[in-house]
Amino acid sequence: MSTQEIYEHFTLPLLQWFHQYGRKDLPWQIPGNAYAVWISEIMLQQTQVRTVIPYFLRFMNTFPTLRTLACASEDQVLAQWSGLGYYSRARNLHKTAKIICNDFHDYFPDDIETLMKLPGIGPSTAAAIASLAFNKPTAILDGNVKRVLCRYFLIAGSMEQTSVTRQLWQLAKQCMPLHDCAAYTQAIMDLGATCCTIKSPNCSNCPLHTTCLAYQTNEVAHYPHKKLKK
DNA sequence: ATCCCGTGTA
DNA sequence: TACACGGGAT
Repeated sequence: MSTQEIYEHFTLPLLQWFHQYGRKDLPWQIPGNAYAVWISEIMLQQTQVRTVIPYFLRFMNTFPTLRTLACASEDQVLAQWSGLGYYSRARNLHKTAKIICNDFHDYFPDDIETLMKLPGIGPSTAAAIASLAFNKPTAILDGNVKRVLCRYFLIAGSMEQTSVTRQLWQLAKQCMPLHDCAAYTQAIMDLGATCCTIKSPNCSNCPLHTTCLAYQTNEVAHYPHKKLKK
């Protein structure tokens, strides 16, 4: 499938679906606020949207800016994180806030390479911040995106195979448009979360079902392939 | 490429 | 109690 065809049949309908049905009112969807995007991405690594919302609001109420977070004590940060678990992530959050304040003069880095050098920010979170907060065409590949791409392009093989991961990364990059990057990233995640779900996917309401290879071949339930047992 | 981590669940 | 998950670090 050419890049042009992917745009026409995958990316564009997905964007249109998102503009009509997607969630655009989540508390961290504040245009240009990389700080809010970053905090939410770290929380969302481990916890569902519904649960994250109250923690996020409380956290932002206590630490409304990068600087307030950097100037807080670690105990204050941990207190606001209390209940979420994975406390090393809260410690990394605090370290990174200090680094950005001290070394970057309060300006949140907007390129993947710099973002990935910060504690607690890996390939996934770096790409999410660059696209969601800075509208850059950096593809993400989380669990939801993997499932959508595996089904749409009928990618066989189990998920831990590096060949599969490489294919998926390539497709993820091909699907990313040069405009509306933030909307696109949010759109593909929303589709995976609400439509292209693991159990009982809602194909009849999916904006991509007319060209989805798994749907066309009645194979949706069998994709992505299960991990092979050791 | 491989390992490690904290957490939820079968 | 072992494994799956979803990430990061090296």
